[in-house]
Amino acid sequence: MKQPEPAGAGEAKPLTDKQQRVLDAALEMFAERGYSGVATNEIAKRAGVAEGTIFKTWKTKKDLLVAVVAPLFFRLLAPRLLEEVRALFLRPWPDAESLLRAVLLNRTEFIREHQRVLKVVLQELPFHPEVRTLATDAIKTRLWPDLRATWERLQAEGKVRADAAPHVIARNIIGAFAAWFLVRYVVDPGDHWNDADEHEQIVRLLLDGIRPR
Amino acid sequence: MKQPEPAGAGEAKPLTDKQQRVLDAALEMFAERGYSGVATNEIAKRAGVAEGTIFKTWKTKKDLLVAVVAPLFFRLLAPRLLEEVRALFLRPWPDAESLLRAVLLNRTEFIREHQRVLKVVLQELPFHPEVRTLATDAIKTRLWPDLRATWERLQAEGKVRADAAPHVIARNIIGAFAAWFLVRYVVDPGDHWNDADEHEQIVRLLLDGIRPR
Amino acid sequence: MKQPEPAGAGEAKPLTDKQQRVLDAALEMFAERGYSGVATNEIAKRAGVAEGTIFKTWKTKKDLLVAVVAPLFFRLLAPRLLEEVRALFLRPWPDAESLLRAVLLNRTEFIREHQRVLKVVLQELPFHPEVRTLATDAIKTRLWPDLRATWERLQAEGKVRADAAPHVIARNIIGAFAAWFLVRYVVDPGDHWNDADEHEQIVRLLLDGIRPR
Amino acid sequence: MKQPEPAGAGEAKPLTDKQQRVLDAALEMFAERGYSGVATNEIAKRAGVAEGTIFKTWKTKKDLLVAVVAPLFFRLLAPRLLEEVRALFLRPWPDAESLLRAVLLNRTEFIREHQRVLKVVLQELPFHPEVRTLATDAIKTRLWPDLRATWERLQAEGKVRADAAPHVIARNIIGAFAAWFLVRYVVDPGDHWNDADEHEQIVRLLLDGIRPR
DNA sequence: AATGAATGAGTCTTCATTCAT
DNA sequence: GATGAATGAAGACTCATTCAT
Repeated sequence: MKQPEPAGAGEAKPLTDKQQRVLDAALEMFAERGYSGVATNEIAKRAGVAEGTIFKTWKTKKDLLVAVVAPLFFRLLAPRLLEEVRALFLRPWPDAESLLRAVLLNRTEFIREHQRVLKVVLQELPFHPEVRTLATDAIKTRLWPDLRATWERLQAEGKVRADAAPHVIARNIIGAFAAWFLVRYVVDPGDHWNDADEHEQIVRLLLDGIRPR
Repeated sequence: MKQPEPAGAGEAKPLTDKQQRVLDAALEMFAERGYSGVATNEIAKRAGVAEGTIFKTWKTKKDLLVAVVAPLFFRLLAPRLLEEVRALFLRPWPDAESLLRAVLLNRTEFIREHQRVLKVVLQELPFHPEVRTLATDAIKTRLWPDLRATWERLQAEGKVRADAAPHVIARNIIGAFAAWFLVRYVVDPGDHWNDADEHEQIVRLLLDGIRPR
Repeated sequence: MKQPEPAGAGEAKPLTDKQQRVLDAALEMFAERGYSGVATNEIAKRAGVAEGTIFKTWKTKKDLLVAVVAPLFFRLLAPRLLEEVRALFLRPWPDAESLLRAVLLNRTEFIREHQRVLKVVLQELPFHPEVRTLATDAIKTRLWPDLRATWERLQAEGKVRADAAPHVIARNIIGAFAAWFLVRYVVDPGDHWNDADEHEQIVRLLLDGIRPR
Repeated sequence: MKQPEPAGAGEAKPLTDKQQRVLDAALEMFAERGYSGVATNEIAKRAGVAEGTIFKTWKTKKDLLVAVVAPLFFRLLAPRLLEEVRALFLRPWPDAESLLRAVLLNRTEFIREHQRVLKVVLQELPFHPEVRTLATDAIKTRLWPDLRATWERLQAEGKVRADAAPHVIARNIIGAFAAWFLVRYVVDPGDHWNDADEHEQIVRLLLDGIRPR
């Protein structure tokens, strides 16, 4: 329990106070102005640290980016979190509706917590193979297998229709969720949303489709 | 009908050969490496033009970005295209299914054609107010009103369910489509996809939902 | 009488309308922003001429500067003007006072007329040997001999003190005049000056000194 | 008394060796070729410093110009110097003659010391409001009040004529001095001058005028 | 003669990275 | 470990000059 980041990655030593401040500053600034829009000396200034100090810990600016972004994936893959998600799926939901709603809530919280890292990841994904690798690895080897397994089980139990490929179902759901999050937190992040109502409608539409019954 | 770009914007003069080559080079390179990852002298070299020539036409590099990106929106708003989309919606579809499938096809083509501009727009959106303005203007004042109107008509005709807000329906559909395009053209752009089959499933799920009937 | 600038320099052909407009534009802009603060394309635009046109007449930008500045010296040396000045000096002035006052008036007019060229000359003198040569030549070979001769005559006639070197007398007078012109036309060019009164005082001080009699 | 530059301006830290070398190089080159005739990389090379180093201390090239030029005015206004000048004026001179001669000597030394800065200031004055402000401020708020007061006192004591406005007297004197300095140090800076004799004549002419008594 | 598109060397400035202290 | 002065390569942009039309 001495290490804040329990196992998971090769990151051995806990971060010093200064290092943490650098990461915080970098995250905030990258999120606001993009990786290449921020100069290292600005990060240093905001972190209250000498510019050289940054390069003592991270050899290059890109290393810093990776360090800023990696925790998202470590946390994504952290046993505890995976367990949590798995538990979510494994609970004997009475129907798919409750499940979907629970996942939506769960992700909402996750996104609200990691909003800035997510922004940075999405923005820098196209230009940094290192980041891309982190992301695809995390998705392919950890999330997707679980997701797929869960889905197939639900289909077997007759709780979701069996005449559709899991990847299409997953994609539609993720697409709908993502569209909502994008609108909610990026395009129009005001306070005027009735989140519960939106969730309700999103889930109902996903379940029953847009065709009138 | 003498000018290739029929009215539309205040841009009066047609582009010279060199200007066109600069735009092409810039588009290609911005798409690959991002706006700030490309130096103007590289663009010049790729376009077979002196660096100074670029700045004769566009005062700054950012002006060049806008020039690269703007045609997408001009074309998006070009009367012909708007007409086409409107016609698509206004045709007396027997059901929503055929409509959705037609729109999906139509957008697929649009995306395949403008793949690179779209990539640039999405990538640079967060950092360039000018680009953001272009995009939000195009969407808010042109696309959304039509979309909303169409949708409300469909609801009135009993062709889609009336107990869901148009914006949620639209968002779910767009989300599903976008997720598909992203996977299809960015994440895994191989040739191994059966596009028709994917379309079929996407549309069916949107229409009928994932709950078994 | 066909040539506006009669003899004097190697300049054979009269200027075309466009050439004159270029010279005018260049003079005005050089005076305002300095030689190196003005781009040739700005001169061209102001003159309503294509940039290339300038270089048809003057091989380089510096040639243009010389062309802008040279007329001052041609005019300075133009027989007519020299005659005028010489006449000024040769007239049988009752005393030095009237002479000084006449010269001051005469120079005032000259400066007001050629204000901008003078400004350009003074500003660019230090950096352009060509301009410096023009100036020193004009002064050494034309003005100074006359000035000196006149002065020595005045001394011989007992109209100015003989126990001072002509060059010191000339320098003091020119210094006082120049200081006045500088303040009057550059430092504080307002309309609140009583020119006649200033002239009166300047001349009296030059003549009688600052020591009370 | 630990800092070589005793208070005076907001400039707190003393200059490092490299900064001083940059200032020296810049001063020398600006004086020779003018502000806009010198490239920053040349200054860097001459100072034996990387080009970037310059911009660490001075944000822009113009800032460097101001830094080069400002010390003149700080020194001009430095308490010690002001005191010195004031003392010069306040000493109970037997007559105005001795005073004028002393001032002339004093200024000669000042000019010989600061020759290059003075040149730069005069050359760049017309084009850089920042420099102009420095100069006019220094003159208006510090030098002129003292000068005027002194002069009026001398008039009251009957040591200089009272029937001439102080500003005209001052202007004539300054003009005569300036003309001399210009000829002596700029136009014809040789060693063949008999400075003492020139001073003698300048002062006598100023005092007694050019009219024979 | 006149044009103005095109050039490319040159300019100021930024910034990730290094290293002596 | 930490510092921050120093670096120099690279970047966006300017501008006098040329040349095909």
